Amino acid sequence: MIDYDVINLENTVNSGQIFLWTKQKDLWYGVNGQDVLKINTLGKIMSYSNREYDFFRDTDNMEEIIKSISKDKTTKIAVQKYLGLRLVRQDPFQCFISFIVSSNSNIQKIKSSLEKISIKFGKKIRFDDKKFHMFPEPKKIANATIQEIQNCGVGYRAKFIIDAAKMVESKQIDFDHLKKSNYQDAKETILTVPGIGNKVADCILLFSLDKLEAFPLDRWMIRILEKYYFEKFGLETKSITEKQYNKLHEKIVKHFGPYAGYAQQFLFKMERENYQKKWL
DNA sequence: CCAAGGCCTGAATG
DNA sequence: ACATTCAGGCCTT
Repeated sequence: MIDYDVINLENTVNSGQIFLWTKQKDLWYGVNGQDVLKINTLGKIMSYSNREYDFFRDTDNMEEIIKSISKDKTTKIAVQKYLGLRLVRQDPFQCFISFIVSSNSNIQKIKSSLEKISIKFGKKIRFDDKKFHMFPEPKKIANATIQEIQNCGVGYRAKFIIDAAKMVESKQIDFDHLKKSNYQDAKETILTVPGIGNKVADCILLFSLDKLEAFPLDRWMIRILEKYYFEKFGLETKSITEKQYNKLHEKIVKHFGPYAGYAQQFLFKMERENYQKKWL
């Protein structure tokens, strides 16, 4: 019998969705917006504020999802190998800023930049006698200077980050509204933010706004599609244009179905492990 | 519409 | 050592 509901914490934390997480003894601690989560070995979530979270999307029907996305040999292997890998439902603003920071970067640097941003602008708390900095509120980043943000090691992204935070402050970007919108509408809105293109938008939609048909196409996914799906999607380009991206996404959703985002996560995890890429 | 070039930064590679 | 390349893209020309 396959236990579809199992959660593999290690694999989930180390799958490029979240950055501000650390393991202490056998507990994982992670910054999630204005809160810090603690997960024990059984996968039970506790939080600094005692609020409850469905961080691992427990309400998703994993049996149905896995059966639905297992459309080909490659996905079947990835799903089997990384059973327990979950998509997360993280704090939208933190996710939004995190993936603006992520563009043209790598996990170690993203993590280091986000830590610096949290230390400088986030509220300091003590949880289990350990110190944490929560993720800053939008207002704090919106009111920062470019120099202050640049000092966090984000380079040219500093202006993007501040302007993006301002758009959240002014409700031009309203996460509650985006959660209720469909994928296309939500994506169109997010793409108006400078510094956010197709890939970053899809990450935000998938990891924080419940859009499971989002399928972020980064270098790795392109590599995977070329390697395992060349017959099906046929591509031969390193950088793809906006039009190609959209066309490809249509084909992908047609192939994998409405939970395509889950397929992306399994494939991405598998390929990066194959290349022994570092995580957190 | 597409292609090419530039961009902060720091770890990895030569 | 030191220079160059590359990394989970995006924007401008």
